[in-house]
Amino acid sequence: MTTTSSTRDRILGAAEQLFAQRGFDGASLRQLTAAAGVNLAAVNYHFGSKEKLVEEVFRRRLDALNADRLAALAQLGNDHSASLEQVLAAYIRPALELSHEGNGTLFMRVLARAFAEHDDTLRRFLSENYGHVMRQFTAEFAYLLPHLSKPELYWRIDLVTGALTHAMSGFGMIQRKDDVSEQAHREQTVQHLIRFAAAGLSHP
Amino acid sequence: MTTTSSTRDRILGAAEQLFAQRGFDGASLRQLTAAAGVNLAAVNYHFGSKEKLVEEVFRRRLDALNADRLAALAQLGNDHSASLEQVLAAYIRPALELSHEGNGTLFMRVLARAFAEHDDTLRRFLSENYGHVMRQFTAEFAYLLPHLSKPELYWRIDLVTGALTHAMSGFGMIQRKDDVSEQAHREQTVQHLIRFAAAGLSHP
DNA sequence: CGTATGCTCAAACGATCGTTTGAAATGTCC
DNA sequence: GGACATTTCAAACGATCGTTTGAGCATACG
Repeated sequence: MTTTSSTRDRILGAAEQLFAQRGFDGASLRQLTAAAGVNLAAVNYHFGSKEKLVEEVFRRRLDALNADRLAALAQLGNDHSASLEQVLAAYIRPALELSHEGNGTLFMRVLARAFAEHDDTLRRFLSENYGHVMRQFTAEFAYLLPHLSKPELYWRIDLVTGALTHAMSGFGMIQRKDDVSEQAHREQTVQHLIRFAAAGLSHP
Repeated sequence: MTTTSSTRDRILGAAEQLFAQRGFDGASLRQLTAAAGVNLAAVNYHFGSKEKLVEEVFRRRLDALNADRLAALAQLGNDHSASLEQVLAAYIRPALELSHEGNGTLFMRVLARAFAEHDDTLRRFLSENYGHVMRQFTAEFAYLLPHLSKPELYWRIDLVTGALTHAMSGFGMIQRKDDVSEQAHREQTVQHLIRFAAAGLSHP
């Protein structure tokens, strides 16, 4: 394998953008390869099929995102001394930081689409590869919210997930004022989401 | 126009089901007309185009849904004596009742898809036809939550909308136990959603 | 140099898409 | 019953889709 992986990366970048804009079906390989400046056949050569390309788009971002989330959670220690807000921060902040580095926002839109489309193949792929992260956070929430029954907890986590995915896909993202730095604005948004999620999870 | 609107209705029913399952692009007119038991050309004859059919699927359900919502809101009186929970009930209950009458759940999935797909044409259609309902509820929320700035309020309403749409699209719907009646279960779910939304909206 | 090996390219494959057409069937009204 | 409008139907239209093919190009290695 030579270092000519530039074609692969250009395809992945263009795929992320077009999948976010037009959906997995809506974005054709011809549009995609034209935007990437590569030959049409390059997708099937490098990825095998369009479906495999979709999975690779997810893998590239989610590997990094979930590694960050687990690292943030681990940093809180395993002695159950962390607060609900701290655990939520470990879950939310990496997603928002991702969405502010090159084209990350587009990926959150791709993710929101994947949730809305009840595609079983994609579901299974996400569950098999990244389910352990969700399980680890759920265990923390269960410890922090002992007054909730298991179905009640799952139900609330699902609602929070829906809210966060919806928000971070940029649908109604608060616009940054000119007198606020990008970094400060992001921290502000993180605090908004944390407080909203904490209220929804822990209300009596 | 004769009463042979059975073809029209069969198309609309099959469209709702297939759009929910495979998306607007994923569901072809050939699958759709085959499921409805009508001729392929019937869609373009009765609706003009596939896009017009999509709009008609939305119109049929949303007209009823939003009429119910406004009626429930009006029933609370216009003297601002209603509680936050009552206003939320006026917004949430009609949606859940819709989702429990024939194929209504499927429509909520269609709606969730429409939110995830950032299709501008569909956005504008929804905003132009049903924006006044959202505006009326927002005004009520603003009165009930005077401690929130306008951006803060919009931001929270958006998060709540995301959570509700996600939940009602059936993605993580709580399963009804056998010893609970359908009606009791629905009322239980309504209360869950109301309390979650109230906590997310009104937290300090 | 010769020959593998990894990669790119233009061209074509069969399939499926939304839409249109014109004739046949059905219903409506005097 | 005949004239007219409405609705259904099979067939075809051009366009676009994901994928495959086989030749051409580059680089690496003996």
